[in-house]
Amino acid sequence: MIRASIPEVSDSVFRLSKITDYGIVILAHLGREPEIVTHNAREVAGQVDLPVPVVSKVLKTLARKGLLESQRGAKGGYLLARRPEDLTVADMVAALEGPLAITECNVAPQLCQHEGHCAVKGPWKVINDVMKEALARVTLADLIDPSFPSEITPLQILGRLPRSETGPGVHHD
Amino acid sequence: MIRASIPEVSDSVFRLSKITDYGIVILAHLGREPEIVTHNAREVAGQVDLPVPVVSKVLKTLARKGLLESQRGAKGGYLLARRPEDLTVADMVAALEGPLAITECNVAPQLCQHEGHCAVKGPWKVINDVMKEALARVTLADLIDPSFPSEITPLQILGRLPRSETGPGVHHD
DNA sequence: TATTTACAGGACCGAATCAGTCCGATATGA
DNA sequence: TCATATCGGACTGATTCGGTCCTGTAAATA
Repeated sequence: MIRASIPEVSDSVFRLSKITDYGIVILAHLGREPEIVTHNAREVAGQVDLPVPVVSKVLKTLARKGLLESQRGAKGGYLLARRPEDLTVADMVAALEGPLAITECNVAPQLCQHEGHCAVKGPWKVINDVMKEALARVTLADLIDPSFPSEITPLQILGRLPRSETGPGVHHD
Repeated sequence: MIRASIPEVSDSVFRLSKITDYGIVILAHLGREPEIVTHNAREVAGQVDLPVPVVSKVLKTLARKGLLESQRGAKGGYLLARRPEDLTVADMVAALEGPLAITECNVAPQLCQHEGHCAVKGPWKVINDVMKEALARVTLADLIDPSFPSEITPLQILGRLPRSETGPGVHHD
């Protein structure tokens, strides 16, 4: 049987890894229930309908990067390290997947052998910054706000006041 | 010997594939020399300092997607199918790498099993659209313009007049 | 018409990356 | 002391990426 042209997920660009995708859903869950002191992996897994080991891995990463605080031992678990308004999508993506860099030369200087005579380096930096900016202006509070507009123009996002560059207490390693 | 923390290219997000990266550099080269009727793969490879088979592959893809016109046979080669002002970065990326979709549910409906009860679907669509928009407002003409600003605020890009949605004569297959 | 040049399309393969699981160690509460 | 949970990382099968190569076809030239 021939599968008619179902779009392949793989050939799309700028796709987040599943881990990142899960991570953001998980953060949204935690943000939506602030009254619970700590959430353990099993409980979260049940809520977001994902296997426990996967959720556990994501939670560990988020804790190591400083987006969550963790409590070990019996009755332990995780909770948000900041208020939802202070946690941007850019922070989440950076924690789970590394820095935003659409080309090699945006990861670090000297990485691309063509950098010296590359004619389009400047424009790429601009585009890279636009994307960073877009992600930095949407917060966890927006993600869990049911009134967050489902139809919005880019200018409405980009026109917001910028958030502080990387937020407080980000743990880079 | 321990390699001190050199950033790994692999753990960065939203990175374009090398093919796409090459493709855009190649398009910039073609756009910069409009007087030449057709460019063949060997010549282009020499100019952008890349292996001929790689350049050939990229050129073929761009021609198939309608961004380039091709001339077969001796004295054959490629040339831009549109004016640089009418070719957006969004077009280039879409041709070389597929549609822009940061999550599965932005590729096509029904692909993600959690779509029905996903609480953050709406915001992702918004973010996705912002990125698309950013890429759609930079053209090949900008890439080859030496005066294209190297420091610019996102609003300066997003504040531009929008280009026509996908441009004329795009060939989707 | 023969020959050469160059594109068209796709097969192919090794390397790298991804997604998910699992394990031993450690910390905490009862 | 035992049960519960996080911590850190190893491990593996599946997928994707990057790059090469091969066969076929079209055009120009002699």
